[in-house]
Amino acid sequence: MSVTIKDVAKKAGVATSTVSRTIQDSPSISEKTKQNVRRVMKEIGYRPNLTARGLVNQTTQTIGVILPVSQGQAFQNTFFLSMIRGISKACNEKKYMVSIASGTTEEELLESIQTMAEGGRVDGFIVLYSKKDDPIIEYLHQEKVPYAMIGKPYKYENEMLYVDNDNITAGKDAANYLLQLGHQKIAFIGEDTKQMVIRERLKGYAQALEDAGLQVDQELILDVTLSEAAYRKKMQQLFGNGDFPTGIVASDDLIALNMSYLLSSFGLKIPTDVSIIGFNNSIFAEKSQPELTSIDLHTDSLTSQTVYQLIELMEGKQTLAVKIILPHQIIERQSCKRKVE
Amino acid sequence: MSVTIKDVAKKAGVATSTVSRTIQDSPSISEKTKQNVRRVMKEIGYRPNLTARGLVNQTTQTIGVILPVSQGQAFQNTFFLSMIRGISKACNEKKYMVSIASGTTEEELLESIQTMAEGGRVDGFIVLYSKKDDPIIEYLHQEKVPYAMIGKPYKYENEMLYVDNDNITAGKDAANYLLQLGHQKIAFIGEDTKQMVIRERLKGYAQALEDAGLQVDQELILDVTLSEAAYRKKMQQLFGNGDFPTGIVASDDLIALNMSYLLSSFGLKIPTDVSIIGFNNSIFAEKSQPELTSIDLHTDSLTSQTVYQLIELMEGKQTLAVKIILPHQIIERQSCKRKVE
DNA sequence: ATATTTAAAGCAATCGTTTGCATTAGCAAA
DNA sequence: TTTGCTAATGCAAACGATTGCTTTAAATAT
Repeated sequence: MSVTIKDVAKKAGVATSTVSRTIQDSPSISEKTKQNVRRVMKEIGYRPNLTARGLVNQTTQTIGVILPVSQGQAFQNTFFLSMIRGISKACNEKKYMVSIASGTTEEELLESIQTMAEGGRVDGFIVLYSKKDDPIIEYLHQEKVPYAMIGKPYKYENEMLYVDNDNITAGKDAANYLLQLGHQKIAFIGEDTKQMVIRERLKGYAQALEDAGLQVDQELILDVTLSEAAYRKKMQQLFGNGDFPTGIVASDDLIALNMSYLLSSFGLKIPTDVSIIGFNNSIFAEKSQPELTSIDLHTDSLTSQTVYQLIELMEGKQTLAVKIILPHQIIERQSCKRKVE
Repeated sequence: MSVTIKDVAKKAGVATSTVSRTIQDSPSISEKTKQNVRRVMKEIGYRPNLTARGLVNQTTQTIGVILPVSQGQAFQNTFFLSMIRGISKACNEKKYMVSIASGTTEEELLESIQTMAEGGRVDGFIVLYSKKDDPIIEYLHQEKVPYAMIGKPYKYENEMLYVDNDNITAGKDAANYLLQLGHQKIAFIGEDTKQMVIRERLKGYAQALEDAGLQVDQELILDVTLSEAAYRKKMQQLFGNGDFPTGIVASDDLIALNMSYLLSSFGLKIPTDVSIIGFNNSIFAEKSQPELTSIDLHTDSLTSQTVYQLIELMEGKQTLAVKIILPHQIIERQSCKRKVE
């Protein structure tokens, strides 16, 4: 088989405990012995067996990432993959590993989470979505499995760890930015207005309009997950005639980008005819033409903070239900312009 | 802490070995005893500790998924996430778990793969990309770690397990389809022509043109990963005047979709002015307007086949270096039309 | 009734680590 | 020299399962 701690011990002429202690750089082993042991380890290519270590330590150094049961929805993709990537990165740094939990049905997902948790395969979980009456959250909470959420919890808000942006204010800021540029008729385009994030941004958008003494017009709110046909129809209604919105708050850069393509098919140009602002300050925002004004949400910190905090929690160093709200920031580029009367 | 096999044994009044054997439904335990033990297990909520089991079995029932070191590239996203989802699904079914291996640099990725493999955290890997002179592949191969690739290997093609489509033929078929509809000036739009998949589709496209006695014009080949500015300029060149291509082979449905938006900004309509065919037969293809003709690559089978084969390999039931080439199929919808002279 | 076979269950070693406690060696103090 | 410390190492018992082998008990054959 592979080389074990015993092989190292034998070759170095010491006990396995000594090897184990030099791995941990324990002060009770003399520097001379340590060096010798380290040399042997390198020589015969030893790597500790994490399973064995996990068995005695009752810890696995791995974090489970919970994806929502797949709904085949379009633009979420970008989000989840970048979350996985970010979590992965932060975990690497902390010498943790990451496992994926997903399922076709909710029951399947729960079952798989239970095996992972109670089977001792992970030390804790990061939940990448938020929904009402979620049995998964219920389970994690009841069983006191360490977990963190990226996003805003529906329940247990004051009893759990989560990392999020202030999406209401972010939405408000986006709308205000356009208002302040003189736009009055401002549309909101969201990927899936059932999602918590989008709802919050929408809420902020509505607040900003109200605060400015404007009426919130449901006709100006579009849900991209409508069937393509319905969506096109609404687009036609909105932009097919002279009285079109001159400002758009798009819930995501990709949506904004798509809008800009769509608008050109109506003969409208950005920012000359329409100003548009997106969220995420993604790579698309910088690279598109014209460059897109976008709200930076520090998504990198979203993942890294979550990982760090969760690790604290799992290692018992931290038992408080911290919530971390990351700041946002408008990155001004070329897609918004003062309205000319 | 949590309930172990000993607790079950004690409560049921049997030895741990008996409990272990009833879990495995061994015939050497009487039905009566088994039922009693099962009752107790349920009663006290026992779940086997996978770490302990892994230690004795020298197996972990988990598959590592290797993502490429992130290049921040756009449209790949869709692909990787759907692969992760698919693998996850197939693994669930087979009672396997999935771990993610990723890294910021190649060294980091390799290191993390080594800890996973030699630390006994995974039984094997699925590699989600293919590149030249890849140290990761080199490592897996030298160390005889079980692995499979989704896509076409650069090296060891005859010594390893991989699952792929015949992308050359697929590309050829796409182009032929347009040729056969009477189109002569056909463009190829790819996400990143350095990728193996895209290169193969491009190759097929070129072959089809040559077979039809047409010259392959480099001006008609576009790489979406060009800087936005350069890309727009090329688009302008291609579609900004009367002599535009009337057929487009797009390396992905999303690309095709974007093209269709872009074309409308040039006042061109699909399929009236331009016919377009995509790859993947994704949800976008069905939902877009007009519905998109696309080549179905059976991506679900791509992941499930890979998982099944890899499991066979890991469990030692299969030692041959199988390669599985999945068929493809043109799904005709509304985005292509016979050219009118 | 005794010997033989077989079915069912238990014993104890094992997987590769970690860690509390015991042991040893080396040296200074008495 | 003997005693007492301390620093450095080793011993062996965990961790929670699995499994080869032994034992027990029951059933069958003689």
